[in-house]
Amino acid sequence: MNTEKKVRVRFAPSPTGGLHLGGVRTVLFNYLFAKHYGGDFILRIEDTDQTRFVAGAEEYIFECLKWCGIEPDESALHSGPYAPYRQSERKPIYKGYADKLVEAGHAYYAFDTPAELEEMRSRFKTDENPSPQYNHLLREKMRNSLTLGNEETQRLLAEGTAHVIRIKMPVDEEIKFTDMIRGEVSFQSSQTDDKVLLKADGMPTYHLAVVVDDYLMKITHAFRGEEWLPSAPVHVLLWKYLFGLENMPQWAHLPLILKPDGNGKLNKRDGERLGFPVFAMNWTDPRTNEFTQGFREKGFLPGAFVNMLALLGWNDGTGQEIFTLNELVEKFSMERVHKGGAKFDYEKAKWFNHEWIKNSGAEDLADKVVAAFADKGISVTKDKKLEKVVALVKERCTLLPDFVQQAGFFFQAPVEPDISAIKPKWDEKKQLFFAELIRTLELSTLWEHEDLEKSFKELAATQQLKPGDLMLPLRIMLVGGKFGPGVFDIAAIIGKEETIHRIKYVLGLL
RNA sequence: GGAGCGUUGGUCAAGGGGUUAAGACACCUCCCUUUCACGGAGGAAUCACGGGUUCGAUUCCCGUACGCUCUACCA
Repeated sequence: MNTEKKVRVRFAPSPTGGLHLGGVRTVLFNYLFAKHYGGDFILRIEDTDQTRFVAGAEEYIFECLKWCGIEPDESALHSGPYAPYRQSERKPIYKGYADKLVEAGHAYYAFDTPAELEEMRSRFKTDENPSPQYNHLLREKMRNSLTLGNEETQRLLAEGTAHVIRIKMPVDEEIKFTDMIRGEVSFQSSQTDDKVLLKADGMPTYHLAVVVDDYLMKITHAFRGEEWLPSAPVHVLLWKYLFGLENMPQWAHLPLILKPDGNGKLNKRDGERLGFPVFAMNWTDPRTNEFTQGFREKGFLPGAFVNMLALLGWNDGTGQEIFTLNELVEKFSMERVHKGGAKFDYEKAKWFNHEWIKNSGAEDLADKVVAAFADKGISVTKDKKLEKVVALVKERCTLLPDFVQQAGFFFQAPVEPDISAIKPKWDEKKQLFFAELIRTLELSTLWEHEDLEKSFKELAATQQLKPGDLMLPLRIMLVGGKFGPGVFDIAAIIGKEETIHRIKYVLGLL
């Protein structure tokens, strides 16, 4: 690794929609790596495809990072010494580099229209070669500065004929580089096509832009998904031609996050189909109104989300699974990232959140619980009572909205208590017991859970009833169902008046 | 079709020449708990296959199979 230079990494999303798991994990690994080495994390918006502009997508990305607790050191919002950080605003920069490549003979002008390209593909398509490439063989048959000659090329250029600039891939050259995760990777230049570098609209393609910007922004380590591996030789060549291989960042191609069932990259349809979020936060596509669920709104804690993502393809080798962001920064290393893709397991994701909820203090959880109630139209205030309740039920909550179910009865009497759970075994003796219990409670001045349990059991003993047969009815009266913390804890918190009220109410239904 | 990358229990995975092949999730059984959870104890792998190298291969090498990714003037 290049230790003399300050580590600088970048996440370079294309703002075309919501950020999914894989994207967030790429951000995370970038961030963890940079911070581990005390380096900078840059967010660069790759919006060179003007036809794919989606309103709100960029803001969404920033909000996701914020929610995850990941703050870029430089970005379109934070600015910095290498601004602008939006490629569309850097448009004038790229052409010069493309021209330079043409002059050096490493790239050429191509005048083929989209229709001509399509025609070429269908003409050369065979069973053996289902997708013909614009490569060192086919470029001889196309309309470009290689086949047209200098005079004709100049004439077309002067006339303003639409054209692109393509890289001229060497005919037979081995291109290799060392990937931080995979080790040495090599390619034959003849296997890669002459990728377009500069589009007809003057915008660079990803291939040119990524190399130019990584150079200009002094990026030292470049991490991206494994799907980029096949085009890596183009980038390596561009580095060689433009800025020197010795200045090229270290690459790491991250393993993919796969569908839980079957195979293939996880996508938002899988989430919809299998019932779990795939995006970090809710996202509605402004063009289609298509809605995709997010982890945040589903009730995940950002720490849990980040923790879960980090462990998808990485581990510290000790068996530890719960990490805070700071711990991850401290422990992370690219060498311990897995090579193979990982199937996403929503059950495990929920386990992480459950662990995080259990480990969180009631005070820290309170605001989020208030919000979860508010989402269901129930207003609760953040006070000592709420904190007690949260502490009592948090181990039963996997997702934030679970608090509404698990703690709702502390604030609202059960609307439809599950009478059927006790009715079959209900009898006169029990009826009498509870009537007497009400009288006892009304007289009681002590209201701690121990006091309540004691008087309850004493009363049961005097009536020669087993406390066990009476606990469930009491629970149904106070909670409404067969769940929740200890009944006397509940009675202690909801108070005398409410406890008596609920007992009376259910007694009336039996 | 081609190229590249990958392959340890259902899933995430540790380990990387000699191990009883960790741990976690999920699942099942039991314990704890007069509810539900939490917690605890158990339960599953001839390390894709075939050849090498080696005294010995899950671990190294070569094949094969399978899977994935890419194969756009998208990223």
